[in-house]
Parts: sequence; C-alpha cells; structure tokens
Amino acid sequence: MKKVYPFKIPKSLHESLIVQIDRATVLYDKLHQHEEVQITYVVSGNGKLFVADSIHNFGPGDLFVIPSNSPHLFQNNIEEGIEAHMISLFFSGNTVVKAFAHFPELGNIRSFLHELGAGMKLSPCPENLAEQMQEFPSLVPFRKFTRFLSLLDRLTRVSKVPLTGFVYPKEISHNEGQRMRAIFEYVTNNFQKEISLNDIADLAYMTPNAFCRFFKQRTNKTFFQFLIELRIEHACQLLAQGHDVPIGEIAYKSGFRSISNFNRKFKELKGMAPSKYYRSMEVGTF
DNA sequence: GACCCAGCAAGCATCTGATC
DNA sequence: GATCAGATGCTTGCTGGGTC
Repeated sequence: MKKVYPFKIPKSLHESLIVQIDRATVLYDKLHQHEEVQITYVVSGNGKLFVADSIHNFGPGDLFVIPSNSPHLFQNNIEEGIEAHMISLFFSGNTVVKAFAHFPELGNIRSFLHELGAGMKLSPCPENLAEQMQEFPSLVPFRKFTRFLSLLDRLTRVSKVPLTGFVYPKEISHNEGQRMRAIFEYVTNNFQKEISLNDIADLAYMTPNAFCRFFKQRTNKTFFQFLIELRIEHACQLLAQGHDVPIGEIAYKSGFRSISNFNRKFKELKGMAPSKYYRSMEVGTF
C-alpha cells in the first residue's frame, strides 16, 4: 500500500499565507489532513468533497472552509471530463489567533477561527467573496495579507452551513490513515455496486465487528450510514443533471437495489422525496 | 396505465456491550 | 483487536393510494 498522510503544505520562511491554484481533471486523490486551515473557492468542475464524517457535492461558485487537521478529499467528477479549477488559501489558524490576540478590533475573526471546528460551506459563495478569492493569485504579499483580513472579516458575517457534525480531536496515526484511505478509496470507486461488511472489513484486515468499531470511533457514524450518504449525494447529482431519468434508474445507478429503500433514505437525508427534489432543482429553488 | 411514495412485516445483517 | 450473544435496525418484497 502506498504511503500518504499527513500532508504538509509547502511554505517558505517569508510567507504566512499560501495561495494555491489547482487546475486538473484528476485532483490530488488521497484522503489527507494538514495543520493549516484551508479556504477553497471552486471556479469550475464538480464532484464530491469528503470531510471527516461528511460528504458534500461541490460545483462552480462554492466556497469551503476546512478546519485544521480535518481529513478531507476533493474528488472531481472525471466522467464529465470537465477540468476542476480551484483557488485555495492555506494558513495556520493557531498562528493567526495568537497574532491577533493583542488587537481587540480583530476579536470577531479570532472567535470565528476559534469556533471553526466543523468547517463551513457557502453554496453559492456571495459574489464579492468570489471576486476576492479570484484576485488572490495576482496580489503582492502585502495586498494579499490585507485582502486576507478583509476576507476573514466577511466570512464572520455571512450565514454558514457547517460541513460536519464531528470534530476530529487529533491527528490520525499513519497506520489508521492508510486503513481509512483504503476504505474511502474502495467505497468511492465501488459505491454503485453491492458492498458487504465482510468485503470492507477484509480490506482493512479486520473482522467485521472490529471494523464496525474502528469506523464508528473515527467517523462518528456507522459504515453503512456513510455509504448511504455517499449514494444519496450521487443520486442528487444525477437528479440535478435533469434529463428525465426515471427515479428507479437513478436509485439503481446510485447503488440501491430497492426503490422503496432509496425513497426512504433520500427523504431521511434530504427531507423530501426524490421527485420533489428534482422539481425543486428545475425551478431553481436551491 | 405508469410512476412515485409510504406503510407494513419478516428475515437477516449489523451494532454494541461485556469480556478476554 | 477478537469473540460472543443479544439488541437493534436495515433491507426487501408486497400492497395500496395519489398524481399525472
């Protein structure tokens, strides 16, 4: 098995803020974590973002704030062949909180970073924030820093959607990381097929019972809860694409073998039936 | 008539607590 | 991390009602 995390953001001695542009059809495809807080704006591309115990669809105009040491992975939708274009900022949350400690004027930003635990999503991101993110790569260091302050200030005032209900308490060990990565990789590549607990436990070199415990301890949800969420997110993507595909076919393509079970799970997670979700996408209420 | 959705019951897979 | 037993809850298949 290949070696992966923990990830280290390359940073020079003269920079506290890293701006990174990613342009690729296949993004960095390993579940990873790093000490730096990550703010990512999606210019183009779409796919799935895995953060800790949660899965989110991403698309153009979305902005994500991923907290320190939160395991995550952006997976671009290769089937559509659209290149993903993302602009990301990385910075040490602890350093910023400490540096701002003596400036009462920055109290709101300090509290914001302190309470960032679950991360956040802005979908779609307000236009002024989107413009700010796209300007970052062309700014000189000083302007980059002042713009960064302004960005954080704006983020404290927008309405946010938390990314996850589970805050990772610590860094994952290397062995645990390899296991979790193998599990995520297998599931994301095979969720449309039937996956048994035995299959996935074998993959982790564990008994089914030990695997259930291992997975729950590290994600705060059962393996099948995770799998169902992944399948429902995929179904949402298919529904959002329109094309008048029957609900039954979408259920099948998302890995469900029974429409009634698909309907039930969909409603549990999205609060509405699949057909209602499809209609709401058509009239643009999302 | 076709499709979608929800309710129900049975069987089975999965989860959990206790213990080693 | 493994084993065991009991509890829990998930899946499946069937049915009937609603909507277009």
